Amino acid sequence: MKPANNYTFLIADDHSIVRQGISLLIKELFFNAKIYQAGNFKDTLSIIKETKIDLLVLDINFPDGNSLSIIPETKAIQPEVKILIFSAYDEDIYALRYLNAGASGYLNKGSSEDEMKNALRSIILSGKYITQNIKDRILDSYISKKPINPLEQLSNREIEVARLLIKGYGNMEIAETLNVKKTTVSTFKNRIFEKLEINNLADLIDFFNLYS
Amino acid sequence: MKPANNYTFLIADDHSIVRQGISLLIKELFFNAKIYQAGNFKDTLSIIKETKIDLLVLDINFPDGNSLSIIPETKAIQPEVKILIFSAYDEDIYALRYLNAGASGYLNKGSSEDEMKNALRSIILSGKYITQNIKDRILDSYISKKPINPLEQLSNREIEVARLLIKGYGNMEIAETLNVKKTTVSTFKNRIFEKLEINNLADLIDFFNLYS
DNA sequence: AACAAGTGTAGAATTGCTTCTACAATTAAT
DNA sequence: ATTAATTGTAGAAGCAATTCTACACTTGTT
Repeated sequence: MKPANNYTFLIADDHSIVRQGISLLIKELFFNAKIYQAGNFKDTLSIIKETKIDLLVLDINFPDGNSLSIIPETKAIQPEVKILIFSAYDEDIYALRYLNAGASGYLNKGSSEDEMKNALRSIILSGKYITQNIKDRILDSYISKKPINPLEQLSNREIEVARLLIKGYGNMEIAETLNVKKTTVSTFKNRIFEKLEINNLADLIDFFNLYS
Repeated sequence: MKPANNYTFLIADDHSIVRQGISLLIKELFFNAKIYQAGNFKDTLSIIKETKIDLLVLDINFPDGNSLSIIPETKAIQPEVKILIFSAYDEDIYALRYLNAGASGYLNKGSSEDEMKNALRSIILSGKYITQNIKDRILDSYISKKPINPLEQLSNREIEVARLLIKGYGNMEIAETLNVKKTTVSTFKNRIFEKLEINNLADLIDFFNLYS
């Protein structure tokens, strides 16, 4: 049985400054924590394969692995690992999706250090961290099921495609990235445009600037 | 005359974790540095107004002030302040513009801690930090005499086409609007993309948001 | 005045994208 | 429990966009 505050962390983020900041906070909370770092998704998986990790702090904006599927992929290797998503994207649109996919918490990069500390402590000690805001949204969506943010209408896969589109990816690149056929991408693009009642990329970009 | 390592810093970034990380690095380099922090552009200006700052580490991705103009605005208040841009955007596209606007250095968020330290030290001690890559580009732009605002490179017709493109018009619509053939539009689109060194509409939209 | 570079235009061939249709697997609704 | 809608996927055919090439006309350079 290991000592009460002897936990193992893995910080996965492509910005070393960010890793440094998080690392510092963890050390403040758990003074003899063991902290690993990874700058991309590939390294993240390597470490997960070799080492028992208590909490993975995961940026979801990696160039090499940017979808919801990274959560099941990670848990497939080490099912007990807790995952705290640490994202620059708007909580309102993404948090629920990631929690549903198996994350233990979702934190926006704009959060204060105190919130980060709460999240770390909360997940380590009680297994999850859910902000009041997210709780409210869960309730809302349970009761009314009316999306306030038009982007919430999009399915997970549609959001993935939309994000790649606004990055400037062409259909073929997206098809390769997601391992589907390019006609499939076209179909998704159509559905996205229909749902948002738009018909070109410029408007899609507008939408994302406005709502996320 | 103040002691040699008694400098004053202001870290402006909307992510507190990032501020924390940078703060730590500064303290390692300048052990009795005075460090201020701001989470948005408004607060940044407030602090600049009240306090003499030696070096401002500035994220250019603020929700409330995201354009080149933040540099002249800052320098208008405190002309001697040095500014290190710390951006998630690609150096190749943005660094020169910010340096031209009056920044003393440009650092990508993906940079290592060592690079960050070099940049901090270099600006404090010698007034500027310019990577070899950026030096090369300055030389290039000096030789080829390309204008500061890349959009100025575009001919009138090219600007017309570009404007329609960022409105979301397709090649055919543009062809009809301008009474030319659609292949002509394609040719223009190509020339625009070549001149701006981009290859998709999303980047074009970025360009216009930044430079107009 | 001569030459180079940039501008506005377009065709043929190729490549990329959309539309329409379809279907199995979920998920929601009655 | 049954029906309806949504989601993830894709093929065939058609339409749109790109590439490469070309050429006359303007502007800039020496």
